[in-house]
Amino acid sequence: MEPLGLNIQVQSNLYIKNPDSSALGREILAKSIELINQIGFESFTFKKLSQVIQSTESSIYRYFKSKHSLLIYLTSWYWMWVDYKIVMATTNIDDANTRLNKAITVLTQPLKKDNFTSSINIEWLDRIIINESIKAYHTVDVDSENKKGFFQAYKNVVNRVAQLVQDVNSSFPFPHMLVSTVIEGAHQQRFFSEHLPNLTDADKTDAITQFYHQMVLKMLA
Amino acid sequence: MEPLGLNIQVQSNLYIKNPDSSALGREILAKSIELINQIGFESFTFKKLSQVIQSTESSIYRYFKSKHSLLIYLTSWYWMWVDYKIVMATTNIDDANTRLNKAITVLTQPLKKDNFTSSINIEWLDRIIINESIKAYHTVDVDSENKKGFFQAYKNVVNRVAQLVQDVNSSFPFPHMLVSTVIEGAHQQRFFSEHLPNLTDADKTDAITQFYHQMVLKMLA
DNA sequence: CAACTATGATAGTAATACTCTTATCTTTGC
DNA sequence: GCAAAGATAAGAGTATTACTATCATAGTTG
Repeated sequence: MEPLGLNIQVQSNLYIKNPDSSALGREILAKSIELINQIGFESFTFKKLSQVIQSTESSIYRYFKSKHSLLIYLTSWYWMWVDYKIVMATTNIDDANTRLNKAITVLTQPLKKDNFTSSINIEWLDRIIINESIKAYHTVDVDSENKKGFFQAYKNVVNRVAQLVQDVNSSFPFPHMLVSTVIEGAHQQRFFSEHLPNLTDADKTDAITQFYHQMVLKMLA
Repeated sequence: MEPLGLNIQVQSNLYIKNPDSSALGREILAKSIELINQIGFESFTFKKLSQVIQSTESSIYRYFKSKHSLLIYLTSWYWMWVDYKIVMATTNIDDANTRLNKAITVLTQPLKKDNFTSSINIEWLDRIIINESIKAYHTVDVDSENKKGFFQAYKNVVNRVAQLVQDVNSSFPFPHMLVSTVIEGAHQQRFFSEHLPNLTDADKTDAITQFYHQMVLKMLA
C-alpha cells in the first residue's frame, strides 16, 4: 500500500532549527531514538549521539538547545501520532461506545508501525515514552514549559478522549481524570510488567488492555 | 499524647552507615528532604546539602554512596511509613469493605504528620514522593536494584492492599494492577492538579480520593 | 591516656552540558 | 560559472557534577 502523504509537524518552539527540514536533522531524530533506547536518557549525551551519526556536538546544538528539549520534541511527536491514530480509529464510527473502546485500545496497546513515511521508528519511540517520558515533565520547569505549550500535544489527546467519554456518559464528573489515569496507568503497567512484575498481574500486554477497558466500562456504567 | 516508641528501620543495603544512628545522619535526612523539595532532585547535590547542614561532602558520602541511593532510602522510608499507616487503619476492623476503603483513603490522600518521633517531615517527604519518586525506579539499573530488594517496601504495600482487595472479591483477576494503578494514579493526579490541571478534573484533593474510591468499588462489584 | 571512630578539610578527576569561534563545504540565485 | 548565503565540521574552553582519596583533628570509650 502507498504510504500516506501526511507529515507530523511539531510546534516550532520545541526546536531551534526544524529537524524535519534536513537530512542531518532527520538523522538526529532517528538515531537519538535508537541511542536513548539503548543506554537510557540519563546516559544519553549529544556527544555520544554525534559520534553515532558521524557529526559533531555543535551541529546537534543547532537543532535542539538541550537534550531535554529533544525529549520534549520526541514526546510531542509521539502524542501527535497517537492523536492521529485515534482520529483514524474513530472517524465514521457512529456508536459512541465503540468509538471510546477503539480509542482505549490505541492508548493501552504498544504502538505498531504502519504505512507512514518518517525517520522515526514508532515502536522504539513507544518504548522511550514508557521508560523516559515522565522525565519530560517531572522537572522544576514544568510550569514555565507548560505555559509555553510544550505539553499541548499530550493535552490534546486527553481532551479528545475525554470528549469521547462524555459522548458515552455526559454526566460523568471526571472524564479527564479517567483518561489520564488510563493512559499513565497503561504505560506504568507495561513498565512494571517488564521490570517490577510483583506490582502487576500482567504477564502479557493483553491483560493491561483488558483491565483498562473494563475500568472505563465500569466507571461509566 | 505520647509519641509512639516505634522506629522505621530501612534495610541495611540502602546506606553505607545508618543515618538513623547519628545526629549528622539524621540531619542529612531532615535537610535533604527540605532541599530536594526546594530545588528539585536534579539540582540537588551533596555539595549543596553539605553547605546547608554545615558539614562536608565527604561526610555525607560516608552515609550514602550517591544521591540516587539517598532517594531510594527516602522512598523506602516513605513506603514503610505508609504500610504502618495502613496497618493502623485496618486492624480490628471486621468488615472487608471497610478495611479496603480505609486503605484506599491512606493511599490517595496527602499524608499528615502524626505522633511519631523522627527527623523526617512526612508532609515534605510526601511531596518528594509525588514529584521525584518515579526517578527512583525509572533508571537503567531498575532490574539489578530490584534484585537487591531496593523496592521491597513499595511492593509490600501493594501486596498488603492487594490482599485486602482479595478479601473483598477473591475472584477479581487483577488485584495488584488495581492497587498499583490507584497508588500511582492518585500521585499523578496530585501532580497534575498542581502543574497540568488540564489533565485532571481535580480542583481539590477530595476529588482524587473520591474518584479512586469509586474506581475500586466499581471494579470489584 | 591510648585507641578508635567520626567528622572535617582539601585536592583531584573524568565526564557532562553546554558556549564560542573559526574554517570549510554545499546550495542557490543570478 | 561564480559569489554570497547558509549549513556543517572542528576544536577549544568553562563551570559544574558526582564522585574518590588522603590526611588531619576532634570526640568518645575502655
